[in-house]
Amino acid sequence: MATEPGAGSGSRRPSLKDVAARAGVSRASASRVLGGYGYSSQDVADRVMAAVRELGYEPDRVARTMRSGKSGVIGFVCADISDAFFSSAMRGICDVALREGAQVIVMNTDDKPGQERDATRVLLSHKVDGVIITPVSVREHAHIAAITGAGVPVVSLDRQLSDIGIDSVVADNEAATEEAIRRLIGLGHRRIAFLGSVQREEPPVLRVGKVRANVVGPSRPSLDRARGYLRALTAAGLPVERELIALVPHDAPDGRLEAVAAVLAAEPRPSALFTADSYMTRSAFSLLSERGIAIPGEMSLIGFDDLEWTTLVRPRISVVVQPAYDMGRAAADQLFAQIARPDAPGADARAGAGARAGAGAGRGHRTVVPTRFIERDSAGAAP
Amino acid sequence: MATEPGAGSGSRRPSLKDVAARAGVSRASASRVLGGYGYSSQDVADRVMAAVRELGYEPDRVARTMRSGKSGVIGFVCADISDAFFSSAMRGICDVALREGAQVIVMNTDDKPGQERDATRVLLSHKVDGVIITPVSVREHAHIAAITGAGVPVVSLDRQLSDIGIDSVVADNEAATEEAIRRLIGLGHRRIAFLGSVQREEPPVLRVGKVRANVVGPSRPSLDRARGYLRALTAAGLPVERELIALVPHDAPDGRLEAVAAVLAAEPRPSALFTADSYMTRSAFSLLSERGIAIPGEMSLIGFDDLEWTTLVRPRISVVVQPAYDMGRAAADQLFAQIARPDAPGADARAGAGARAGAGAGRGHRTVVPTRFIERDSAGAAP
DNA sequence: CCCCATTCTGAGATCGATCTCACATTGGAG
DNA sequence: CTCCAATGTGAGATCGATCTCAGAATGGGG
Repeated sequence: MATEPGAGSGSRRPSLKDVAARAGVSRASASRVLGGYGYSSQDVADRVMAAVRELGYEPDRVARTMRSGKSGVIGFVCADISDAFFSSAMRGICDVALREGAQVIVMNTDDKPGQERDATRVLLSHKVDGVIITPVSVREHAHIAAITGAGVPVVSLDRQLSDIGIDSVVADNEAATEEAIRRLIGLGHRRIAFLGSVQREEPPVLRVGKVRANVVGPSRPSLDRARGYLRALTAAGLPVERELIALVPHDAPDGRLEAVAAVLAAEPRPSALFTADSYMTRSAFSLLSERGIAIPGEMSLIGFDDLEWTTLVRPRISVVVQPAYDMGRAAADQLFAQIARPDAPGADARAGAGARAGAGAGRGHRTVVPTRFIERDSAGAAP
Repeated sequence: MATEPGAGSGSRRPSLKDVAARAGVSRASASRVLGGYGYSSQDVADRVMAAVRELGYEPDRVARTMRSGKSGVIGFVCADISDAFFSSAMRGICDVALREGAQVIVMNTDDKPGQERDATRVLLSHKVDGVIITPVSVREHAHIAAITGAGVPVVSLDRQLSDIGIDSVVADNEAATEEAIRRLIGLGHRRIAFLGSVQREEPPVLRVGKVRANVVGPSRPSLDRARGYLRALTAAGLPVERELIALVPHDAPDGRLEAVAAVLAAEPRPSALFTADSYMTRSAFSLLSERGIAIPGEMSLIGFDDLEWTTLVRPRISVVVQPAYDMGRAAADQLFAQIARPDAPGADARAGAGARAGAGAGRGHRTVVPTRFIERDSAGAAP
């Protein structure tokens, strides 16, 4: 029923003014009826509702944003939306946003600081109600501080920016990796290689003795996973061998196969590989099958991230699963929680904040999402 | 350099009024300097630019939208952004949007008509400059007509809505499938099965004799691929056997394995499988390897969509590649082309449109993106 | 019968950028 | 010296929803 818009009159979207005119009341009265505040007589209410139906009126969100300062839009800033992790997380974010009646603007950074800065600026000028971001850098976060500085809630996803008091949602990368390595050790492996990607800015990890000291502070998945690896080794009293650790820059994809080859060339050759992200898992599996190295007969393999192919290849790959969708949901939940209570953690009260110890959700609430280990066929007993 | 916003004053984002005040000129003058129109003296221009720098002023896009009616935002409505095809397409759309200085709002429909209708309404009320959509239904397109009716450009992606004069970007599904089937026939296969997904609303395909007559009209990838299959068979003079064709509803994922099993149970068993989408390819490969059926020794396989696992499994799967990223780009290019020239193909001049035959880009320009066949190891000679 | 509280209504301001229009200044040509 | 074009500037309107505030009805108690 009702009248589809665009049928009769002069094409323009009907505004509240049109509704008011048709109902024979003032804009204020129409607004009161629709907004459900103040007083309005039954008669006026009926006429307004009728006019709304007849005209197919729908409020203009832009004007509403203008007036209220709230847009009902949030931003998601990630490296690359076509990446499986981010697109799954995005879906989680969208689902929560839908529940909250909000929309999502996506921006890709390709892990370039400049793009990220631009993205935050644009989002701010769109008056977004909040931002979920996977920060390019844990060091340069001036742009991110600028967002909270503008009173806009921020949640960081996958990477952590704890030192500037920003909520974050991360997987328990360190514990998950530690557990995976412990399993390999339990299977009798003594020489276990670690293959991961790393951002250029990250310092070379290592320095075994001080591992525990480094646990606190800015966090990136790759570093945390490396820490878990080191922890497991040292806990088992195994030596950490430099030649069994390869961290290739994330933006040099062809370095990955070389890294795997280099690790395989170590003497004596390791008996197990842990690949700390999906790209590495793929490269490792690829090279191993190309060289005809039997899994898990000659080489065990455990990877991070549960991609669909890990169940299609033979042997099926044992992996640590990171619930990307749930992480997206969690981040969005946290963001909307912040939006709901505008007591602004870290906003303008920043200058003299030092003293307050924060009752419950102090500064920078950190949600750690549990991972799950899926045992399949790629990790076996050491020869 | 410059002053980071939020440092000194009372927290609010600086507006043009603040800039004007600081420069000691009127808002109109400041706007003229920034907008580069009208006259302004060098002195005023300098003072305004200085004020902009000092205040870290950035125009409010919401206010600009309000005034101009153009938001610099486009909408992307798809079934599920976590799907590899859509997230790749999304990336293409984002890249073009970035070039055009626009942003993208994403909405998921899960292929539910209601969600799609809501999504279009929300986007319209956000005053988006255009919409890229993968329509749920080729039959109910009232909402989509409502978008163009509001003067907002629309491009449909992957699925085609030619009858209401909307631009579309699709892969050459029919030709690509026909070629793939022809290859199988060339390898000596006579019994070739077709496995695809289908929307509930789609009529059962078939009716071999009338295939050519059905080519024109609303198009969905699965139907087009089925048509290509039929074409190839009939062109080669091969019979179309009902039991070798399985179309399972897209929303009944567990039906896929059953469908594969059913086709394998046909007597005599087919010697080749063509899987028309990535889900089917996965199910088929999965079942074949589970049953220990040798590929391509006992069964050849060609699939649609180039997922990363198709090169990791043995044998590597030969596939028809659909350039999702490029399709996203193409759709966005087309959308921005429409936005640039507001001569509105199919807008309000719809009532008496019949006569106009359209010079160049008439009504509903259809871009067909070529696919590519990647020959790998899963299709061999028939036994 | 008066007065005040309650209910109801509309004029107008607001958000921020942009644009029109009217009104200054100039300067140079006639 | 006059006049008009070219140049420069600011007041105010506009986009649409919302909210404040002043004021108009109405009704019941004193």
